[in-house]
Order: sequence, then C-alpha cells, then structure tokens
Amino acid sequence: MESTGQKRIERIDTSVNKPAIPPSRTEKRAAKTRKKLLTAALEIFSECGVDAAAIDMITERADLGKGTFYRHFTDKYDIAGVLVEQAIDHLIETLRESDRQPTTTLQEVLEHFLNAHYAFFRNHQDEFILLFQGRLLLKLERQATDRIEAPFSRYLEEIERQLMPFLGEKKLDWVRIRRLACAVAGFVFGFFSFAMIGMEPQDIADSIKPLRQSFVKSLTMFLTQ
Amino acid sequence: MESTGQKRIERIDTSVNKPAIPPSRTEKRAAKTRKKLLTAALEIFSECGVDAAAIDMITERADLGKGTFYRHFTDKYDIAGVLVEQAIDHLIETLRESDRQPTTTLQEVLEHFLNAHYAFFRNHQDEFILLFQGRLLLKLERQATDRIEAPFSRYLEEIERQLMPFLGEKKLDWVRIRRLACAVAGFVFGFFSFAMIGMEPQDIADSIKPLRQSFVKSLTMFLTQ
DNA sequence: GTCATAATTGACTATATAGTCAGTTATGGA
DNA sequence: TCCATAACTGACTATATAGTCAATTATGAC
Repeated sequence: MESTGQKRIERIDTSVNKPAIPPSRTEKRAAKTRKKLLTAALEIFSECGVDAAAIDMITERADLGKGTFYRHFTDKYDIAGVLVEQAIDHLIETLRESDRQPTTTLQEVLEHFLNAHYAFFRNHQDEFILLFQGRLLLKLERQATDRIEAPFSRYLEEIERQLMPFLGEKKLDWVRIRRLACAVAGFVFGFFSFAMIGMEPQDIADSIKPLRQSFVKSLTMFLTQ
Repeated sequence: MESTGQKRIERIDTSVNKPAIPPSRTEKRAAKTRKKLLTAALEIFSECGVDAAAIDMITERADLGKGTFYRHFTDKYDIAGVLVEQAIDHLIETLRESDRQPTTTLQEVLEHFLNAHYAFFRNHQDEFILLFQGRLLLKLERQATDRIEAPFSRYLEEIERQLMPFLGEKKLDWVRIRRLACAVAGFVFGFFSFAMIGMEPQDIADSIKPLRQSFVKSLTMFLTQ
C-alpha cells in the first residue's frame, strides 16, 4: 500500500549537504552511518543480487541496528537506486577523465571509451556487477523502473556528448549515435560479463589490447561509413 | 538442510522419456502438467526475475495447485536450471541451423552467428531475458552456480566448435578462440540489452544490418591479425 | 464396476523477512 | 551539570512465502 500522507517519523536526509553550513557532529555521525549502510548494501547486492538480498544482511554487515536502516532509506529498492546512481556517476567520471586528455580523432575517443570501461570494470567491480544485474530489470515492468532507468540514460547521453564533436562532418543522426552508444556500452559490459565465466583474469587482461584495437577500427568504420 | 536420505515421496521424472515405451495417459498428464509449470515459470522469471519470483506466482499462472509444483521440482532454482538448459538448447539449435547452410569463409560464419543471435533475441525474448539475468549469478557465489554455469559453457563451446574449421591456417590458440566467443556472445547480448533501454524496437531492427557488417569485419580482423 | 496406483489439490504449519516503536545512547546548548 | 533533541537499537508484530500432507481426483488393470 502506498502512503499518500507524510511519514510519522521523518527520515534523515544527508544526501545533499546544505551549502555553507559546517556539518555538526550529529550530522557527521548520521552521514557516517549512511555511508556504512551504502557500503554494506553494495557488497551484499553484488554478492546476492538485489532481489535476494535482505535488509538484515545489510545491517548485519554494516554492524548497525535494523531500525537504523529505515531512518535512512525506505526500502531495499531505495538504497539500490542510490547505489546505481553513484555507480553511474563513477562510470561517467571515469569517462570524463579520459575525455580530459586532448583527443583529436574519433579513433582516440573510442580508445578512451574502452580504456575507461576497462578501468571501471577493474576498479569498481561491485558497481559493475550491480549495474549489470540491474540493467535488465527495465524490460520487466517493475516499480523501481524509472529510478533505475534514468541513470542509464545519463550514461548513454554522456557517451553521445563525447562523440558529438567528431561527427560534425557527417549528419548528426540521432539514431546512429544512440546505436553507437548502445554498441559501446553493450559490447564492453557484455564482453566482461561473459569473460567472467569463460576466462581467467589474466586472459581477460591480455584480451583487452587486441580487442580494443579491432573494436575501435570497427566502430570508426561504422560511424563514418 | 540437505537430506542425504531418500525423499519420502518420490518426485515425478518426465524429463527423459524411456525409449520404446509408448507414454500412458497418466504419463502424458504428468508431462503436460510439467510443461505448464515450465511455461508459467519462464514467463514469471522473465517478468520478475528468478529471485523475486514466488512459487505461488508460478502455480497461479499455470492454474495448478501449489503441491503439484513440488512433485515436479524441488524449488525455484531447480526449475530455473531446467529453463536455462532449455534456453541454451534453443540458442545452440538456432546456431546450428545457421551452420547447416554451407559456409566457406570466416566472414560468413560470423554473419551466421549474428543472424542466429538476432533471431533468438526476436523469437525467444523470455529466454533471452532469463539467460541474461541468470548469467551474472555466476560471480555471486551461490548454490545453483554449477547448474547455471554449465549450460553457458556449452554455449561458448558450440561457438568455438563452429569457428574451428576456419582457423586451421592460424595457430589454434585456445585463449584466442574463447576470447572471440566471449566477444560475440557479449556483444550480442550486451547490445540488445542496452538497446532495450535506449532505442525503439524499429530502431533496433534497423541497426542490425550495419552493426553486423562492421562487427563481422572487426572480428575477422581480430581473428586473423 | 472395483480396486490399486499415481497425480493433483489447497489448507495448513513452519519459517523468514519486512517494517515498527518504545527505550537507549549520543550530541548540542544552556 | 542538566535538559532537549536527534540518532540509534533490537525485540516485537504483521505478513508473506516455503514446503507438507491428508484428502481428492484421474488412470490402468482386471
């Protein structure tokens, strides 16, 4: 049942710090607790999957009381939504770091894409798993859909944004750009996921270089054909 | 708790029909019931995800009593395992249909791969979703791991088998072949999954042809470089 | 038709998990 | 120090789901 009225006990909001007000000790304590919950939840979700995870697992892992969870989040899908947003932020951030280096050709941009995704896969494996298991929920008419779908769109848009400058010569076909974004995102996530089944970590690492090479060539061809 | 002794009530086994014995009406009834359960479960799993699905949802959808479920399967993950095996069988079957047409070049084989995957995505969408949500369970230390992982390995091996003949000139590097299989599987599954978020169905269909073209070129390059 | 056997049923019990709230502990201000 | 307020706690209740089993219905052999 959805409560249309306000909650009796207001939840804590440490998500956005009001600017120019130094955080009190109380606020810092709450923020630290929230952080502990987020960290624990990410681990649990990546181990068990969001649906199979229980609140108790999270609070247990965070070494906090169960009631504390409900002062910070409404339910599992609430905290999962926050984590997905964070993960996408990290992925986009990683993409922008690549973007900071001067790039003059489409090939270079695409190489940066692949590098950035590989870095993300290596350095944020829990988030990688979270994103990849959450992604498919879309098709599945569920409540949390928008909360989950929105960050993924942001991600696709970031890829598109970085591509734009190099497509000036050709017509800026929206479908073609989105198609490319899907191809890049899909290839990288899909490859790493399958690689996790079929290959040893060292083999995965060794595969990156030649794959990058031919995938970049292929995409360049695709975009400029 | 794992019961090491035998169950008090033996479950029905209609999975493999003993050869040369015509099925009785009783057997056919049981087989039909089992089929109804499998069909309902596939729908439910692809709508809600395996972890979020409940037995009641499945028996409700199949219009059967709950107890019936337990005469045919031990639990959710048991029936999910059967469904994953079936889905992989369909995918492999689709791959073999492509293979039946005479292929003389690596490019043709790769084109058939892409065609077959696209056909599977179009004609078995529920199974596509099931496979794709199940796939990641691997990383996540769970009980059903082997049951789920084995079919995926079969799938990768089928891809490898079809590629073999065209790699005779080059050294048969096991890692390289598995890498290619991961690339094909990952690209196709990954692309379609992201396309489901970011694109309209018609745009997806329109994307197949040009994508196939450049992806095939890319993979050929990759294998023969 | 009658009986033995097998499949099916769904109400029932056991269990696990969600979500609550009165009580406890920490912080901030006087 | 003492009080007001906010964060935290975990035992508790409500609910949902898993899994069971005695009763029911269908089938097969005679």
